Amino acid sequence: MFREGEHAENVFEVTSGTIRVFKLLPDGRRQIIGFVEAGDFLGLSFNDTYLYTAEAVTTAAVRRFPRRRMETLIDENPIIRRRLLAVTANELLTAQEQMVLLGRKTAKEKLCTFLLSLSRKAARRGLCDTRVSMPMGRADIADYLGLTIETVSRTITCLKTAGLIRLLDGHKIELTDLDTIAEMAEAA
Amino acid sequence: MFREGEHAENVFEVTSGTIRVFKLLPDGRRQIIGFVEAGDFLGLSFNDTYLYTAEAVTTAAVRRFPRRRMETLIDENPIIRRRLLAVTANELLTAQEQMVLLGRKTAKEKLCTFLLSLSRKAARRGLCDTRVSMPMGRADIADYLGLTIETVSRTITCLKTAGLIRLLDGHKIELTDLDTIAEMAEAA
DNA sequence: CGGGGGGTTGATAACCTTCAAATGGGGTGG
DNA sequence: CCACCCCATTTGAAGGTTATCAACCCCCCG
Repeated sequence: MFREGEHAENVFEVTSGTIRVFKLLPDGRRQIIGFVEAGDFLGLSFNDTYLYTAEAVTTAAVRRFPRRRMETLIDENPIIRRRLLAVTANELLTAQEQMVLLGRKTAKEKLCTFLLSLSRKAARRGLCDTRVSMPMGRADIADYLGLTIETVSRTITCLKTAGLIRLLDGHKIELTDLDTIAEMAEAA
Repeated sequence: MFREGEHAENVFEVTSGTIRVFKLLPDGRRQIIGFVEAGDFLGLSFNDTYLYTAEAVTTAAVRRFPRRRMETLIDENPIIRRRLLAVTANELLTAQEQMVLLGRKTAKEKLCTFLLSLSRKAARRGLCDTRVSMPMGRADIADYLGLTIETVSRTITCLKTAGLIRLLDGHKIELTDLDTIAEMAEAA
C-alpha cells in the first residue's frame, strides 16, 4: 500500500481484510506496530511522509481519501474532528500497552495478551469471542510481539497442550479457556 | 502527581524538571512510557481517567489546567487545536519508535538510542548536544528500555570503556563520539 | 511426482536476568 | 572534621529464557 518515508498523499480507510503496519531497522529487523482491520484508518500521519509501511496480510479493500481534502474536512467539521482525536488517543493507548508488552512481558504473557486482544476485537464487532480468526502468519505474530517464529510456534504448542486453545482450519483459533488466558496475559 | 486509573481532572504543563510516566503490571513490573520535560504536556488523555502514572524524577514545577476548560479551549481555538494534534502525533511517532526499540533492539542499541535521544532533546532546547543531563537513575533507564538495572550499568560501562561516553558529576554525561553512538543505535 | 512455503520440533548457544556481594559517594550525627 | 551509614551503582557468577541453526513435516500447487 505505501512505504515508510514516502510522501503521504492519501489517508486510507480499510473496508475489509487485514493490513500490517510496521517499521524496519536498516539490517532488516522488523517491528510490526499493529494490525489494521475493517473500520480502522491508516496513514493519519499529520506529517508529510508516512511514518511506517503498510502491507496487506489478506486480500483487503480500502477507501482512499486525498489528504488535503481530509484536512479541510477536519478543520470544518467538529464531529469528524472529535472522532479523529478519539481515534488517535486510542492508538496512543494501544501503543502504550504494547510498550508494556514488549518491554516487560514473557513470551507466554505476550501470546496470551495477543490472543486476548484478538478476542476483544472480535467481540467489539459482534463476532464470537472464543472462535476468532488469526489471518497473519507466525512471522507476523513474532514481529508484532518481539519474538522469533520459533518461540511463537513453541508457545502456541504449549498453550495447546495446556488445553487453553485449539487450532482450527482456515486460520481460525478456538480460545477454550478465555479466563485463564486473560490471567496469563498479565502474570505468570 | 497522579496515578493510572484516577479520575482525570487536570492537564499539566511541565515548566521545569523531569517527570516519569509509566504503567505497572499487577506483579509490580514497570514500563516507563517516557520522560516528560519542560514545555511538554501531561495528562492529555482524551479520557475520563489517566492512562498512566506520573511521578517527579527531579524536583519539578508544573502548571495545572482544569480539563474542562482545556476542552472548550481546544474546540474554540484552531491554533491550539492544531498544536494539540501536532503534539499528539509526535507522541505517537515516539511511541512507535520505542516499540521498535523494545521489540527488536539489543541492549547496546537500546542504550545508544537512549543517549542519542537525550542529545537530540538537548539540541532542540538549544543546549549542548554532547554534554547532556541524565537526571533519572539506572532503575528508570532500565524500566524505560526494557532491561534490568544491572544490564544498563554493564552496558554503560562498556560504552565508557569503548571511549564513546564519559560520566560527569551532577548526573551529566559527555557523549565523546556521537557519530559512533548514532551508528550503534540502529545496528551492531 | 517434485518443489516450495509455512509451521513444528530439536539441539545448542547467546544474551540478558537473577542473585549476591563489593564499591563509592553523599549526608548525618557525633 | 571525621566516622558511619545508607543508597545507588558497579561488578561477579550462575542460570534461564529466548534466539539461532538445522532438520523435518505437511499441505497445496504445479
